[in-house]
Amino acid sequence: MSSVRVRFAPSPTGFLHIGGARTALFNFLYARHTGGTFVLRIEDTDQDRHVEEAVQVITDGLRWLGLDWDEGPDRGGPHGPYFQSQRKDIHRRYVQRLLDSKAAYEFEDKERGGTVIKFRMTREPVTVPDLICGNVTRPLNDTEMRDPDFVIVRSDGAPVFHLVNVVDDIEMRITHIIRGEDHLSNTPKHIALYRALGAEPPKFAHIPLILNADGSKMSKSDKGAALHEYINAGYAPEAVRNFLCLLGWSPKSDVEILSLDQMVERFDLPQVQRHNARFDQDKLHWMQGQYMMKLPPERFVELGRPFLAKAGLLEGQPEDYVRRVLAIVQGKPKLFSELPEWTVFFFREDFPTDAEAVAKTFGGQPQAWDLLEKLRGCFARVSDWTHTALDAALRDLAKSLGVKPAALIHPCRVAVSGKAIGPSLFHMLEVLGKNRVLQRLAAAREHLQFD
RNA sequence: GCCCCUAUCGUCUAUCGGCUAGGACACCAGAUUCUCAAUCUGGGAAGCCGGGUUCGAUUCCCGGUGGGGGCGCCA
Repeated sequence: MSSVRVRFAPSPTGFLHIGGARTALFNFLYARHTGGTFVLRIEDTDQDRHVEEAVQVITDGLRWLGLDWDEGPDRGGPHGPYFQSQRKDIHRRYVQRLLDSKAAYEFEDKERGGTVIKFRMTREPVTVPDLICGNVTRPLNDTEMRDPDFVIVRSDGAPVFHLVNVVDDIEMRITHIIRGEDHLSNTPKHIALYRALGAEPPKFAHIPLILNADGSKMSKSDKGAALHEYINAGYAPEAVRNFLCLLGWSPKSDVEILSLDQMVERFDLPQVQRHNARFDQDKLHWMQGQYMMKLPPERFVELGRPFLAKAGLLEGQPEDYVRRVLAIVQGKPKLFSELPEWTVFFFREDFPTDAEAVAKTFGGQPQAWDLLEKLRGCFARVSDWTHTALDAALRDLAKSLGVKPAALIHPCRVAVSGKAIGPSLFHMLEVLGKNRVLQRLAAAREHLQFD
């Protein structure tokens, strides 16, 4: 194991931002690539929040993406506790050190009232050696020049983000801070804090931000900003992860589809983009489609089952039957949330029928009913109920009747599934089984509510 | 207001000074197909602007402009 130690330090707001998810991914990939350690630290400084569930949103989200941490909640580790709220003594100790060394001082704010502790910030420009942005030298700006020192402990005794963040990173021996570029301007403050505490600043790597499709900042209220939206919409973790890793990072080749192992192998900081990236829903959707087709069947079942269960389609269904159904619809729906509508007719007799499909297939051609009846007779004589035998039987019948196979296929599809689109007809018939198919063909006229 | 980052097809990106600027998504056209997809072939589509450096700049430097971020007793 190398000496690299990185961390993802989210605040439990009950919400995992897609940008945060990517930050976590980059940290994870860097840790795995270097053989280092990935730490998860929860920055729950705000007392009056229901952190229980909020923390779970984060841990569930990370696990969903397949990002496991080496130290953190549920796992512990040698540098805990991993909840900031449980580290108050440590923070207090460090504040005292700053006070003792005169790097910080108590300050009575006459205007607002109350006494705070302020850090004596350097007046000199500070250079941030950044692994992605290069050396960034930042002088104080006009407002900072007016009052360079900043508050590190509030009047209620609670230390602020800048302080606890730096202290925890020191204590947890973090070597590389990979975080959003929105923190770049504040990094001089952090470096000054490190110096005042006699600690070697870690390496910094500020990654570009994720923007909305129109280029505006992606904030919490924006559609598509939360990871759980993608989870609920039925995206595959593999697809989201793959898409996210390509936002602001490039493997420097034409490959687009990358397994986790390939990402880990190729990921490094110099290939991280320096400019912000817009979130391209279309590309994510395409990538999702790729995974929907190529996911191993077992994985497809694993990810699809919850959506079927939620729709109440799985009760009493044999496991093997479910697997066979999913095997033939794989690649058809683009999202797992669409799975129920693609498969209802496999699980219920009262499946919905698409009026438009019925009208189009039977509307202008009353002979379709006769053809359907003939097809039923034909199928009734098929003893080897396999898609190949059914395929052959149907084509033979079409030939002897002097019609195109399609004239039988379409009515049959609508009769057994209620819709015009679906998986390969013959595979559908095979999985549905002979009894059910013959029954549906016989009942087609009433069931399709057509006379 | 001040400070910082940034700038290649609509979008994500490749290019370590030599470019007829490559790939992917999306889009358009055709092929194929039992539906829907998928797949295949082809097409249109970019170096923000202005200076410099150089034999030569998309690539390096400066300025402008655009975009983003920061300047809290938020994180």
